[in-house]
Amino acid sequence: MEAKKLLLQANLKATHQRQVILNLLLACKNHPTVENMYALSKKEIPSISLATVYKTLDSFSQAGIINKTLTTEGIVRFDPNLSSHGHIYCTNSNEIIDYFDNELNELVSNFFKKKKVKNFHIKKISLNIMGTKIDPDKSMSIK
Amino acid sequence: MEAKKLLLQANLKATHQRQVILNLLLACKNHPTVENMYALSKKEIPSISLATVYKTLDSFSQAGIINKTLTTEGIVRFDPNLSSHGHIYCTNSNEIIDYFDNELNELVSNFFKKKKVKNFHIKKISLNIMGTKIDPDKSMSIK
DNA sequence: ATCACTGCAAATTATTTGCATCTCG
DNA sequence: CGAGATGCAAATAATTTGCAGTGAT
Repeated sequence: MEAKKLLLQANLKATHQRQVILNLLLACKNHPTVENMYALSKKEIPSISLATVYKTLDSFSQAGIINKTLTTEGIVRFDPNLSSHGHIYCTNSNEIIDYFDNELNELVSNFFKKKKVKNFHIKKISLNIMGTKIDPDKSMSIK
Repeated sequence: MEAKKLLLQANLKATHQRQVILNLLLACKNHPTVENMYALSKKEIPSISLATVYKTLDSFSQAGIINKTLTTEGIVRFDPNLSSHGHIYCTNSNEIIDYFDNELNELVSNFFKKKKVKNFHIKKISLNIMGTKIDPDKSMSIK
């Protein structure tokens, strides 16, 4: 039970609903919304309430187990991928894919080592690439 | 009347409320919320309705006159600065300042010239730096 | 004159909260 | 056992919509 361990490490009570939600999140390869997670978890726990899903996702992102992101359209989504990465949004289809490139990470973090932001402690840098798909039926991808 | 010209260029009818809102936006050095703009415009047009402000800001961002941004907390804000720039968010105070650096822009755009994103047409790249202020009474700034 | 824009109020949607009950540790 | 989590329903917040009247081109 991977999820249980993660929860305890984060000082969260490992309730059934939390374990189910976390397992679903870890299996997710996309960036689910609250409603997505509600629908998914309802399959396993039909009695789960939407408020619990809200509270749970919130406590997960508080604890740093997942990240909260927002699309340009203002839709709240959750990102189970914690490693430093960017996002590619298609502003037509609202698709999001993760973007990860070591070279870019180096580039940006080196840059900010030189250029200091004054009176500010940087916690996270995120790069968002917005645009549109050329062939709407295929998905976008990184070379 | 700078605003009027901009509106006509964007194929939007130059109504009084739109001109007032756009002028306020152009004078703004920060990233106002809908409510901010409602309060400001109400000073000049006491009868203006909140729905109009919503619709107006929406049509402006549709037309590309301003940009819609979102804080990590999900607050919708508008950014009258259209040139390519990033944002520095303080996750405690919800302050946002623009971040612009030519060197960084070069760095990132060169990077994406090499690394192609397949089946995707990039429209905008935005870099968001999240963190906290060290001295909460002062503002953050870039060296 | 036409068609888009405005303002109002009502509707919708998203999210939060209070509280009684239950569960993990 | 006790702190903290859950589920429900109700509350709040944010945004949108329909529509009649108004105004810009």
